[in-house]
This record gives sequence, C-alpha cells and structure tokens, in this order.
Amino acid sequence: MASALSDALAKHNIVIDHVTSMADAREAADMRSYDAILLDRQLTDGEGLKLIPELRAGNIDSPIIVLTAHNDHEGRIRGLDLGADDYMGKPFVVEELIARLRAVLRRPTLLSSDVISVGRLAFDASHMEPSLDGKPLILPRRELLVLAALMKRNGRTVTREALANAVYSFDVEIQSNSLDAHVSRLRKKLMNLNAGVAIHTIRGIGYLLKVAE
Amino acid sequence: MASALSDALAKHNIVIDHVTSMADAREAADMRSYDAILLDRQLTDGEGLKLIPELRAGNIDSPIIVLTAHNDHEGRIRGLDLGADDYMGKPFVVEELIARLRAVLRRPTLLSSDVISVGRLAFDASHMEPSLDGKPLILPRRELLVLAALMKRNGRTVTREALANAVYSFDVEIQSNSLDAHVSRLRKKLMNLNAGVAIHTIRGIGYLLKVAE
DNA sequence: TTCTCCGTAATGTTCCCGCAATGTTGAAGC
DNA sequence: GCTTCAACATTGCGGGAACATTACGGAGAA
Repeated sequence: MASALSDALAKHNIVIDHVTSMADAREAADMRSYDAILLDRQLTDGEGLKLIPELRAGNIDSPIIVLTAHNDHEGRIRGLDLGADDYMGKPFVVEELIARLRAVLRRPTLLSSDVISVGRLAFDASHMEPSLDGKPLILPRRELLVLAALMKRNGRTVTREALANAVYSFDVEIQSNSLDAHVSRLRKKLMNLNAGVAIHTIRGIGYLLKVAE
Repeated sequence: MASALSDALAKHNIVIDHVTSMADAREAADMRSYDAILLDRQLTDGEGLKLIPELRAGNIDSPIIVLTAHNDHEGRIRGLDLGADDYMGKPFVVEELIARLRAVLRRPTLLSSDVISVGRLAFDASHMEPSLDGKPLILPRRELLVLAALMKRNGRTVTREALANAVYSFDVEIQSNSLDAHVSRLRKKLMNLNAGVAIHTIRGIGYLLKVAE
C-alpha cells in the first residue's frame, strides 16, 4: 500500500519519507520538519492515533492526515479531536488525497497582522490596540487615536490638520485647543510609563513620534 | 436541513448566521468575520462552489467546509482545489461535522494547544468548556460566549462590535444593553469565584480580560 | 410546576472630553 | 541682549455620554 502511494505522490512531485513504526515516525518528525504527515492507524508497533498527542506536545504542528481502514465515525471524531487535521478512510482515490493535502498545506501558517513598533511601544493597527513591552496599554479613545496616527507615520511628522482628521470625524466641529490637550495628556502618560518614545513638536507644522535618545 | 443543523450546532454553543443565497452569503461574509463557513453546493441562486474563489479573492480566509449531496470524488477534489478546507458528503453525522469544525478552528486560535489559560481560569476553545482550577465551570450560554470571545483574545481588547458578533447571530435584533448585562453578570461571577481575572472596559472601544494584579 | 436564563428598562456611576484660563516656549526684529 | 507676539503646553472643571447594576417578567426546559 505504502509503496503504491509513494509512487503516486512522487508523480505529483511530492517528496516522501516513509517509515513503518511509531518509533521511527517519532524520530523522523523530531529530526526534520515536514510540510505534512500522513499517518496510518495500523503501525507495526501500535495504534497510530497515539502518536498525534505526542507530536503535538513536541511542538510539531505539521498538518496530519490520518489514513485508516476503520472508516467509522467514532474513530474519525477521535482522530480529529486528538489533533489530526483531516481523515481519510480506505479505500480512497489518490487524487482526493492529493487535493486534501493541498488544502491542508494551503492554510496560512501565520495570521498576518500589521503591527507597528516604535521603541518599546507596539501598535496593532487592525485592532487599534497599543501595547508596551507586550502588555496591553489602556488609553482613552481620543488619545488612542492620536497615538495611532503618530505611530502609523512612525518617525515622520504628522500635520496638525491630519491629526485632527484622524481624531475627529468630519462633522464634529472643534473650537478649542482640545487636540493640544489630548496630545499633552498622552505625552504625560508616555513619560510616566517610561515608554522610550517621545512626542516632538514641529512648530507651525505638526507633531512627530520618535524613540527617546 | 439547515435548521436542523442550526439546532445541533446551537447545542454545542456555536453561534450561526444562516443565509440561503450566494448573494446573501457574499454580503454576510463581507460584513462580518466568521470563524468558519459551512457552504452548501446547492444554493438558491447558483452553485455554491463558485463562491469560494470570490471569497478568497475578497481576502476572506475563514476556513470553509463544503457540504454536499454529490459525494463524488471529482467534486471533492474541485472544491478542495478551489480553496475549501474540508468536504463532507451528505448524509453525515453531526458529531463528525463538529469534530471537523474543531479541527479546522484549532489552527488560528492557538499554535501549541487548544486550552487557553488566564490566571486560574482555563478554556478549552475547541469544546467551549471553561474551567477553574481544573474543575469545570458551568455558565449560561450567553455568558459562556462572552468569556470565550474574551479568552480567545487573551489580554487583548475585544471590540464591542466583535463581542456582539460572537454572542449573537445577526438575525436576532438587540435593542437594549443586554450585552452589557451579560458582561456585568459574568464579571460578578468571576469576582465571587475569585477567579484571579478581571474584565476591564475600554470606554468607547470594548472590553479586555486580564489577570487581576 | 419550578427553575434558569435572557432581554428589557430604570437607575446609578464613572470618567472622558471639550472648554477655557493660564503658563511656557521660541522665532523675529531691533 | 530685550521685547513682543503667536504658537503651543498644561491643568482643573463641569456636562454628559457611555457604561454598570439590578429587578422584573416572559419563555423555555427539566
């Protein structure tokens, strides 16, 4: 079975390491990093499913597809809950296995998130969430918006007008120096927190966020 | 079929938005962010598979599980290659669907293990089961969903809107502060249980779960 | 029935934010 | 240098919006 499968996969330019025992599987998984693992339930030295938690515990998070003759629901559920990514009962069509392999490999390894870092400060733009040394930083809304605008243009100056647009929606009309007030309060907090960044003033133009010297 | 499925999933504390046409599906997927998408091939206005490339092109990368009566291999392969993550032929056992859902959801939530821990609280994300000091914690459905959303983003803020999406399907219309009420009740319980965690509110933004200092 | 849960609404509380008063800085001109 | 003025900084305050809390009644499940 395995050699027939190897041939079929080889035709699709997939490179395989084939082992027959749990011991060998463990060792191989430890030594190398695989794009995916095909796991048969019947191994020479035991039940293949038992391998899954072991591998996961060992920080091996390659996708695992379980191949089995026992195509019963309980087994499938058990396998999936143990940490398998997919399950195929024999007999199966090789083309489908390949399709499932592709599906499993396609999954994004990491969630892309746009995080901006300045000094010890970080800012997750998609969640509007600042953090200092990894710990979340809780800020009032307006100050948060100020910080967001400054960090998005890290190191470059932000026009006073641009800042106002970022902080206030178009309809609200501001007729005081409340923007300055927010900048001031934010500045004070960054000082007290010793955040390692400072808000500089460009007279007549706007503001600018820089790592403290 | 769909309503039976909804009921079954609801029993597992999974919140569902159910639509019947491709147009509605497109809109829903655009408007909200889903943990997973169950896609039937027979929709009122066309072939469900066609939706997959559209969604993927629209930067929607929620895992997609295709449900279908045509349990033929060609269809499965096509679906998987179009960008689906899994494929189930009808008739199917609901438990297996849930297991596959769990398998598919396991990836993005956390890399190493399925249980999230904050303070003395733990949460098994794939089974929606919270526990305190190892002992299971029984919570009403809505409070459970609130806690789940907060713990999945452990330490980071959860938008008010995101929280509402996690707790309510979009067909239920909420016109009161019931969400606040649930947060309040959950907070009280966590207090009384001395769980070592606290729900902070970020005015104008949302909430955040943190270990009590 | 009885019990739990949930949405609603009334009521209480917090704290953000715009405002304004006052202080500080810095560039320009002599 | 000194003066002057405008731009900016800082801080307290009051109103009000956002949030918290709790009781109540209906609905559904045991």
